[in-house]
Amino acid sequence: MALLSIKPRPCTDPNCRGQHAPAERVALAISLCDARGAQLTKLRRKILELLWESGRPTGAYELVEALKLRDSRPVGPPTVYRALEFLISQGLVSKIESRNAYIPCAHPERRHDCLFFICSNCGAAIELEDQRLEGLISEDAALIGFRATRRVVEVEGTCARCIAAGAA
Amino acid sequence: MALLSIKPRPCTDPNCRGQHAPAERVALAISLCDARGAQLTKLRRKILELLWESGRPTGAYELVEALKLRDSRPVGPPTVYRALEFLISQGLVSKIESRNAYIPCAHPERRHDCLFFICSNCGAAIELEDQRLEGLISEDAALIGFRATRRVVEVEGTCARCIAAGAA
DNA sequence: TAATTAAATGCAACGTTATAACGTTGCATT
DNA sequence: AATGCAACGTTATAACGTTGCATTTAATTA
Repeated sequence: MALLSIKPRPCTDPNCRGQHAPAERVALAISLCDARGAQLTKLRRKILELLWESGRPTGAYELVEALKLRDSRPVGPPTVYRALEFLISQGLVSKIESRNAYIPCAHPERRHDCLFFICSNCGAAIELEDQRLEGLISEDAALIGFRATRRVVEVEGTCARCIAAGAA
Repeated sequence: MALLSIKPRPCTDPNCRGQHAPAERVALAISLCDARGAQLTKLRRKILELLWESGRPTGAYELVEALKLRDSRPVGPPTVYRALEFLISQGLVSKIESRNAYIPCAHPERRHDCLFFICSNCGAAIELEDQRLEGLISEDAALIGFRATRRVVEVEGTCARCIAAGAA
C-alpha cells in the first residue's frame, strides 16, 4: 500500500501549526495503530483522510455526505460516530465541543491536551500545545481535589489571516 | 418584591466555590441588570432561579420541563433558548459546551472567563477563576496573532466528594 | 390617554447532532 | 460446520437547537 511507504517523521515541534501533508499524517496514524495493535480499518482511515483533507473542523453529518460522494456505498451516522469514537480513543482526532465538529490531531504520537483557536470568521482551527497551561489546570484541579481525565480548551475569535483580510 | 430586599454582596473571592444562596445570587442579578438597563424579565429570572436551584449543569429541555411543573403556562424550547441567550449575554449564565448544559455564573459582577471542573460521576460542576490561565491563553493567542473573544475551559473527571465516596 | 413603536414571548414546524436497539458480515479458531 | 468476536449496516428515535411569524407586553411619544 502506497501510504505505508511514506516514512512517518514524528514532529518534535509542539507548535508546528500543522505543516504536515495529510498523506504523511495518515501514514503516521497507520504506523501508530499498527504498533498499538489497534485496527485502523479502511473506513476509519477514510474518515481520518477526509478530516485531514477538509482543513477545518468537520461535522459528523458532513462526513456522512462526503462518504456518499466519495464512495458508492453510503454509510449511516452511527457508523461515522463509531469511527470517530475510535479515532478519538487513539488520539488521532479531537472533538471541538463548541462546534460539534471533529478535527484531526497534528501530533498523535504524543499524548497531550490540545488547545484550539477557532476562527469565527473562516472556521479554521489552529491547534497548539502548551504544557504550562496543562500544568496550571492540574494545579487548580489539585486545589479542589479533582481528578482530571480530559481537558477541553477552546478559544473563539478571529485568526491572523482574517484580521489581515479585514474581517471583523 | 422580596428578592429585591436582599442585599447583594459582591463576593471578592474569585474561588469561593459558590458559597452563595440562590436567592442572594438572583438578587445580585436583578441589581446588575437594573444598573445596566437590561431587562431581567419574570421568565428570565425564573430560568435563572431554576438554574441556581438545580445545582448542576442543566439542559435546555430540562428547563422546559421544569417550567411546565412549576408554572401553569408551558413554554417552548425557543423561549427557553432566548432567555438563556440573554442570561449568557449578561454573564449570568455559562454554557458547558461538553455537556450541552447551562450553569449559573457565581460572579457575574466580574467579567471573567470561567474554568469548569465537571464530575463525570455526579454531574456537578465546580467553577473557578484563574487569571494566570487567562494570561497564558492570551499569550498563546498573541503568538499566532489571534484575537480571542471567548474562552472555553472545561475539565472532565471525578470530584473530591465522589473520590471520597469511592467512585471510580 | 391614546397612539406608536420596540421588545419579549408563544407557537408550529423544522433542522442538526447523537445514540439505542437490533441485525449482518467477515474472519479466526476449533 | 459450529463458535466467537470485532466491525459495520439499518432503522428509528432521542436530544439539542433554530427559523419564521403571530401575539402580547412594555416603553415611548403624541
